[in-house]
Amino acid sequence: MLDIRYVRENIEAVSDGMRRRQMEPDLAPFVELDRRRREILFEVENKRAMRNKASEEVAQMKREGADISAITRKMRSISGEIKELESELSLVEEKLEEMMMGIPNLPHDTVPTGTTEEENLEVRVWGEKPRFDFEVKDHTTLGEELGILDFERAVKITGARFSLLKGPGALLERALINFMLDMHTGEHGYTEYLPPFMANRESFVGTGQLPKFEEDLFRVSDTDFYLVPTAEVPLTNVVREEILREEDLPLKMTAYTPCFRKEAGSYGRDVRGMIRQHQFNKVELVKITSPHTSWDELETLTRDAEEVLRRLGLSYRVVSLCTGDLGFSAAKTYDIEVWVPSEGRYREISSCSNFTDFQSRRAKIRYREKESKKVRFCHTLNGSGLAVGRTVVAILENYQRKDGTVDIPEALRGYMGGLKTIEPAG
RNA sequence: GGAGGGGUACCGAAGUCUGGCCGUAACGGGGUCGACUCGAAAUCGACUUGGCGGUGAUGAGCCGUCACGUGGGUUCGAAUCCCACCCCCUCCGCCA
Repeated sequence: MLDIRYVRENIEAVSDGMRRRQMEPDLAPFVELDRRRREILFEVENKRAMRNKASEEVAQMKREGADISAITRKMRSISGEIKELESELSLVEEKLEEMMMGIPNLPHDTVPTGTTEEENLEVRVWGEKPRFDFEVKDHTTLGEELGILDFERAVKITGARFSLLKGPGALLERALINFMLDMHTGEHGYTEYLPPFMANRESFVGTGQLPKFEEDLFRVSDTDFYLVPTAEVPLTNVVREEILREEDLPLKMTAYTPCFRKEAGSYGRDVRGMIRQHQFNKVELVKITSPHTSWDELETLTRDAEEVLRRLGLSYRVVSLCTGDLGFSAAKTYDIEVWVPSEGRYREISSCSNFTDFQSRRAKIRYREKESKKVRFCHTLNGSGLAVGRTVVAILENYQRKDGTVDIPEALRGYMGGLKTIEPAG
């Protein structure tokens, strides 16, 4: 959510930002509602002041044993008026809130303007794409032939868009989780969390998934809980409604969680394999920073995520999302895309964003400035570090050999009991 | 699942029965600043919640208003009375 005062005084800048995102802004209703709100507020507060004063008088008169019937009769009608104004006020505020919730974050100046992912800006490329002197197999074929991936049985157990890992496949997934967590906690200074995999409505509103994107979420029936689509939700909400000390910032948190997404509206896309699943594992990075450092922190957070791919020797590139591809709550996002040989293209494996004060205003995450003692909103950032399932995909495909076996990247072998190669189960 | 107790500031806690100088809010602790001290401890003193609106320069300050778990209701007036919901704790039952 943007600052309502900022919107009030910068209608044009907000409209420009929305236009850059290919939206058609119409803020006239906002201006009118905002004006109306302050008008009612003025009136209702004046009447409340009268009531408060009268209330004191009545108490005084009663102590003196005076007759209070005249004043109470008058106050009865004032109270009625207050009640009417209050109900109108809450109606106006509800609509205003709804409108504010519908305004996306303003894209940062450095975000390229564009409509589709075609216009994302390539920032850097790392590593050599592997060259194969044989026909490459995709991860689905490789995994099934090696007996480590079983989609048929996953369908039997649950349904489409679920996967079943087995033997060295399951071990690979688990090794990656540990590898990533160890790197981020041991080398990059993040604190590890193991949060709940469900969160309540307030948490989802805090990070912006609700109310707008309910159709993407799995809701646990008979409860107010939703399955987390990313650890961003529980991690960012760790400090919801808290006032932090400036000297404690930035907070750097990491967590492994499974992620649950309905993937509504992606029917027919990536139906084969484990690229797009209803449940996948992810190690997430979250930072809570002061506004002064968040842009630097976005750069280092992205580097922290990239480092995982470098150690694994997987070729990737970093793109800066254009305004048309930028998420609702983000001011700027870098996607890290890993090379997928069977598709001959890069595929998103991490998304690193600065949400500035957009989430923290919704979630009331604030800090007290050391000098001025003023309370201000933090900036929140997050990024995948990395999506584990897609990392498995990348390893299987990039490290495949002609005979269908797959080498384990050296950095990972210590996490897999020294295993160097995945071979077909005998 | 059953029974009981509770939710007030940074923490603890009084106030609720009997509605009104009880809301920045008693009392205790913590924190910050200052005094004393070579320094520290002890002691003494002062200050320590946020939201919204107005004014002002988007500063300081000032004025008003809201918030005693949440939402309603009663009343001239609600932390206090009534209703609904949420959460926490203890005991019993069940349980990895």
